[in-house]
Amino acid sequence: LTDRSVINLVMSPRTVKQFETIRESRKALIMEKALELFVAKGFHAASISDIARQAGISKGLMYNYFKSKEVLIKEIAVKGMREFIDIFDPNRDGVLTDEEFEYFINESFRIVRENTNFWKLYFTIMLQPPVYEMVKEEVMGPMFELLQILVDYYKRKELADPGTEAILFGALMDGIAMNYILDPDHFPLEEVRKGVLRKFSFKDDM
Amino acid sequence: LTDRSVINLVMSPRTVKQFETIRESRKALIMEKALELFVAKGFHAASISDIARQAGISKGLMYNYFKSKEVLIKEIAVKGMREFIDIFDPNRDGVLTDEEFEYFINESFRIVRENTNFWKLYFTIMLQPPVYEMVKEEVMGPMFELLQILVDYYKRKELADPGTEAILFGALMDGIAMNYILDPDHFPLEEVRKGVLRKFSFKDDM
Amino acid sequence: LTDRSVINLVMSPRTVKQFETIRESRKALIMEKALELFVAKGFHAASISDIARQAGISKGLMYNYFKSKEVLIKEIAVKGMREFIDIFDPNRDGVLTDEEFEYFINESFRIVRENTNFWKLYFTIMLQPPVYEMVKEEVMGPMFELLQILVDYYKRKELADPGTEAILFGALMDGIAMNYILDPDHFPLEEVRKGVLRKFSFKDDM
Amino acid sequence: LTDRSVINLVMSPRTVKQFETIRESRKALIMEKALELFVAKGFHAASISDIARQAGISKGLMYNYFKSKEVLIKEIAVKGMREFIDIFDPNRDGVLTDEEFEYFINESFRIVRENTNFWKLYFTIMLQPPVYEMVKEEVMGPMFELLQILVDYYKRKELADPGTEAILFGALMDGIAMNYILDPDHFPLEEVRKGVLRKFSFKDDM
DNA sequence: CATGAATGAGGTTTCATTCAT
DNA sequence: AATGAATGAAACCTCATTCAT
Repeated sequence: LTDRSVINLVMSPRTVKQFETIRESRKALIMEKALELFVAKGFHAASISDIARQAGISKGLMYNYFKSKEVLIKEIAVKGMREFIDIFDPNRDGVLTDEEFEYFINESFRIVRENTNFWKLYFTIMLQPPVYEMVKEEVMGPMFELLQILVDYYKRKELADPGTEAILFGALMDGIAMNYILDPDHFPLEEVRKGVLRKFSFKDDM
Repeated sequence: LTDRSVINLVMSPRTVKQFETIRESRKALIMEKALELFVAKGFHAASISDIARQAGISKGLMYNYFKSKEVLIKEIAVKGMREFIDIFDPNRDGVLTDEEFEYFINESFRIVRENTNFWKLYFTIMLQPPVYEMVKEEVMGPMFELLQILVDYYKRKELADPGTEAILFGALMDGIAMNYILDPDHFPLEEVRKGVLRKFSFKDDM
Repeated sequence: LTDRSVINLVMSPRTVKQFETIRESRKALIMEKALELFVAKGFHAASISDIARQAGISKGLMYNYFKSKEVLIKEIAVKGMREFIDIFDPNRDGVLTDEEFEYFINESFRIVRENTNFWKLYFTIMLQPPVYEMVKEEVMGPMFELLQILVDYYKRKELADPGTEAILFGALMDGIAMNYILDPDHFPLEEVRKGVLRKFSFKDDM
Repeated sequence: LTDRSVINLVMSPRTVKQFETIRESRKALIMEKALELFVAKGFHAASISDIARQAGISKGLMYNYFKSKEVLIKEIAVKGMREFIDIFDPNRDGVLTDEEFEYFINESFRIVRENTNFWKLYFTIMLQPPVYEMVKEEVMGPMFELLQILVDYYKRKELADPGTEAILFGALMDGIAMNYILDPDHFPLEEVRKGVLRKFSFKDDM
């Protein structure tokens, strides 16, 4: 007699809400374990069996939560991007102040450090055309918006070529993230963060 | 006059040289097609059958030339890295002048533009731990050397933190390469090259 | 009353026990068919496809039960040896009486007659070094023990050279088994059994 | 310029006989190497490539000497059996004297010791029905003759059941050979030979 | 006679997905 | 909701044999 069966027998039946909570938390668990395995072994090499085992459920049940492997990676990608977007430009007014720009830099470093796995997946996805196709729309829209905000920022700074400037900055951040992700234990993330602020932030103090 | 040519008056077997020629050209063809497919579909998703079909040969023959898929990608990686290393720092003295640094920047842009596929594979490999493991030694040695040369360069410039400076520059170049590779048709490579020279080259004129 | 049976009123999933039953019977079936094919065609020539076809299942399912062909033959070998060991020397005191010796001879003949296939596999395995290596430990330990018991028996009989005597007897039994196995329909097993008792048993009557 | 080409140029052309000699010795070499590999890896696992490499010739040339792998093993088996038959009962009168019987025993031990590989192959072949079928006629005829001669011998000795007696003796010799072959380094062949003479020879002295 | 490139069938194995219970 | 048995397509790889030279 398991915990749950005791509950079933002696308590009132679970409400729809309770079931949904269980469902959501299990879904999150699956996505978490899937992410780990995707980055550790690659999308193809990480099997549904692996993921199910890591999540402590049966293969069959997996398909109750994600109707295919493709849907699974898609949802992971979307979730990760949404979290990233939410953090950036929190007031959503589309205008970047110097403080917000510095905040953005610092937050980006924090996010990369704290979600290494997701960002590793992100780059992997970007580089695999068929996987990229699955996820394209969900991921690229927000990224373009972000770039646009940056361009506006540089425009207000009256830089000669704000478009190129924004691309350069974006590429730099991508490159840093990628290098950190490849070898988190040896990459001097904190030093690099300071270096970026020194060279790219417009705030006086630091 | 070989033994064989004396004995076989009617129909000479292929000479060793002929065999070598066949092998070399077949090998090059396979590697070329394999590279295309690896970047188009990813290492796992590109099957030996695919590659064989693209190269116009039978599956079995693939294994006459590369005894496993792993060996195949390894050889492709080594070849690409070798070409890259050969181009960079041609006089090989390990010391970078301002002119050489600018030359390096320009060459890097050229190489990325002309070997898009290889560099796409390069990033893909980096991000797939099991594939990375296959290729690690062949690829990382040269890269580390390069970084060291850069650090020495910045040291001579008496920058405050030459190590971080070198990493930042490397990350920027990686990021640019990656962004270009993801969408070569829309990325303004030439503008970006000029931007990099403007911000990072120490040569006076430009 | 399990958790599951409460929750699922309409269609219960299989119980653990049901799954186990399925697994056991399938496994036994596969092993039986595999044994037949291994002896009929040899280990290498008997393909997984063959075995699956004979067992009436898909190739893929084979690997749900035995994770490789090697594991399959190993399990068959262990099972066969265990049955043989269990039958021999039932009281397990390691000391052979004259009656037990005669019993051993008779049982050996019976076992060979009734498990022709297994013993054919046994000899086949012994003679294929790579296959033998797979199975070595599981099979040789018990066999050596048996020989030792025989040596002790001959020692107590005060024979001049009990070691050689035991080897001779063992070789004879092996030779008989092999000859019977090669052509069960024509080999006069019963006559030979009597001949062995006549020449090798120490019991007075027969 | 190889040895052979020198010969070709300066000496008179090889006679048909010389060519045949070369052919024969090469054939023998192939058979020898093939035998080694068949016993080391089994018939299926030993590839034509392996054998060709060991014999120092090309795969293609192999087929000039043996038109298939099947023919190759057949010829090896036939050759080995012929050598065995030639040694036994040299005067071929079909009647065994006591001296000849003892000679036969001793020779059998010698042959097994000196042609371990062939006898290993012999047993392997016997136990693999499809391979056995290839070789059946060539091998079984002589063996049956031999058994007949032994039966006659035991008849003249006026034993109760000469047929069974002959089978027992044959099985013993087979069993000894098999046990020796399985572990030549540890099997006490010489002791066993003496034991066999002691128990089975009718010659007085020894 | 001699080579090794080339083929194609078939081998073992993996895995996303479906399905009966 | 939950299980794992079951499938089938497709993956990597091997190898006897053929063939052009």
